[in-house]
Amino acid sequence: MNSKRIKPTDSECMILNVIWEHKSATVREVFNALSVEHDIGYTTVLKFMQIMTDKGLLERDTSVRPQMYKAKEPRHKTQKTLLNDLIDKAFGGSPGTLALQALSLKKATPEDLLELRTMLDKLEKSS
Amino acid sequence: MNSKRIKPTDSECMILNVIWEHKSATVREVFNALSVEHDIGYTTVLKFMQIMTDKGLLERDTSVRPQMYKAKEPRHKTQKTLLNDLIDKAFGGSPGTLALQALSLKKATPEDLLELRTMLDKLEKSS
DNA sequence: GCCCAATTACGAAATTTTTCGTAATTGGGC
DNA sequence: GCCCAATTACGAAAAATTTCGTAATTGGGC
Repeated sequence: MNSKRIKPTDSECMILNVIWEHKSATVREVFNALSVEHDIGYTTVLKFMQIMTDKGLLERDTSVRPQMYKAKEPRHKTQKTLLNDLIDKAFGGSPGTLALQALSLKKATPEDLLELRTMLDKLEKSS
Repeated sequence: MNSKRIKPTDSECMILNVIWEHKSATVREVFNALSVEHDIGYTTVLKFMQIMTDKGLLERDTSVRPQMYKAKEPRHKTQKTLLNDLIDKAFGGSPGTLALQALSLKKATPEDLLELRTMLDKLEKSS
């Protein structure tokens, strides 16, 4: 079994977001994207990406220059990892409670609600 | 404005869970609850709870002995803090996407689904 | 082939989190 | 009032995360 998927830290998520968006990216691309909002140095980003590669969060292609990095796992899988973690950590293992609270956060769009209803229909039919 | 609510770390959540369950608890109660599953020392738990008190995650009553600790924020508020954080961190700010994925984790009970549907009805009516 | 700017590697400091040993304090029982 | 076991305080080490300066490498242009 895929025993232990690694949970990225907050900073690592920040970097992953950029890379998922770009499909794959160089250090400079990630740095450019992040430095708009964050006060962070180029080598800091580089170091993060190197560490993340060691951890198995990223993969890099050293055959090109500058080196290209891409995420080892697709976004939705990492999201699932983080969700499962949060569900266990703070919602007593109940995804329903989490979903419920997420909605009451009142930032969900009508489209979200519709999609959710469809999902609900599907789930109830299959039970 | 409740400007910056503090996000507990994973270990802190572990402790908060016990305290929420008990309404309020002593260090020994928390330790007893945790040591069943975790290999952790008494003074480690104590130190955590002291630090958490400093951070404002817990409040303690020093007038009794042993001292009683309780959570500064109710469970659902902390859950909301953690959810908002995760939504921003990994779901591009969309609670709907998060809720959807949480459900597809296929651990949601029929009761969860029913409750969710009710919530959905309520939300759609008010929009 | 050499030089330069960009990229990458290395190492280490600063911070935060996690852990616990040991010392000090406390309150109840004798 | 004194002693003891339990509780609490203190300090510090260990581990993980975050940060970046500086050195080494690289590849393209001249």
